[in-house]
Amino acid sequence: MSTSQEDLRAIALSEFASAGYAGTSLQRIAEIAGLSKSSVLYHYGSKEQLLEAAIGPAVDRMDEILAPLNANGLGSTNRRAFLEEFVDFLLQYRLEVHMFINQGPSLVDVPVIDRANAVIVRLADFFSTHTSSVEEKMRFGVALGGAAYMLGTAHNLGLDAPPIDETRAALVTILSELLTPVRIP
Amino acid sequence: MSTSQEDLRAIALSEFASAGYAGTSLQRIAEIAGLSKSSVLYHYGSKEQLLEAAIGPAVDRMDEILAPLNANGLGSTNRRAFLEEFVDFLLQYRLEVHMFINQGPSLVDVPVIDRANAVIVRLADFFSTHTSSVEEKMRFGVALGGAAYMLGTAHNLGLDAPPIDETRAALVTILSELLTPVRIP
DNA sequence: GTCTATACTGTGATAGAC
DNA sequence: GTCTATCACAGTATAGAC
Repeated sequence: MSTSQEDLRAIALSEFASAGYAGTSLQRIAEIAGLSKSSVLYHYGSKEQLLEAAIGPAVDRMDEILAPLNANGLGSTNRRAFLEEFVDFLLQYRLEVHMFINQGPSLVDVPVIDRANAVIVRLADFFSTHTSSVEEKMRFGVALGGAAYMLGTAHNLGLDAPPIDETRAALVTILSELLTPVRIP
Repeated sequence: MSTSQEDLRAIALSEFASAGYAGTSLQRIAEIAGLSKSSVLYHYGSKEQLLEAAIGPAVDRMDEILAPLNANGLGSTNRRAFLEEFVDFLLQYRLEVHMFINQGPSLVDVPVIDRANAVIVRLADFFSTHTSSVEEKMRFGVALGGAAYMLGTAHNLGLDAPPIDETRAALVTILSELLTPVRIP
């Protein structure tokens, strides 16, 4: 009774993030959900729609976070406050971010991936201007890719689910250090 | 004539890194090489053997780099010199590293992936001891995952192939900052 | 809403001619 | 060393019964 769409969405997200989109079959998702492939396709008409449902909410949320920044101009917002908001976003949508960062380039032509790419560009613009040096752009990339890696595969490095507060604090410290504009000596 | 095994290895590595191992078919590799699937399977008996050939050399090289460290103990080597050697490794094997970091968790039970995981653990031991704090372990993860992300998808962030020297210098600076043991204030 | 049955395509892999 | 032909199977997706 009532296998909810949300259950399927969560299963798909988890499998897509760990085994990859191409590496995850509808059959496997169906097995985990205790359904047949056909029943899965009843709720989501195609595998691609399942992907869209899996990461769409994260893109929407990131859009919300970025909206006020664009309206006010980049300099007027407190960088620290924004960074903490961003870290909270990363923690809440860790699987979605991990999946997009790791597999985004291989999922071109999927609409939701294009939206996500556009969001990332706006985020990059906030942290580094168009005239930024190579190092500054690399700092942003390392911060984003590094955070996504840690949040998706922490168990690989002898780190099993540390307390959320500690993870959050460490992430704020590390990203703050990485993303602070280059200091003039 | 004489499509060399090395050509096939390079094509496979490039495709595995960009489209993912599961997302890359032997058919596609064969097309790029101008061969039939069967000819590809003549040189490498299976898709998995192609994967092993693609990333094996990188694992071997990292093994070489780590060997003297384990013999001498962790503290006796100059961290800065090791960091530069590591960055050079990352630059030389960028696709292999990117592929392993991104897809390693989804490729369990492949022997070469197990070897790579073991190497990563030894590397982590060098940079952070068993008693390291959560933040220190996260620093290592962010550095590794971040570097792998940048080196595999630089074009995504408005960074098209900056001069290699500049990339190297920026990477040394950023990783050095991330991996320096926590300072006592 | 869930199922079985089915269609169609693509995949990794083998056999054997050249 | 390369090919065509073929295989067995898994993949996504659809049709239609319940």
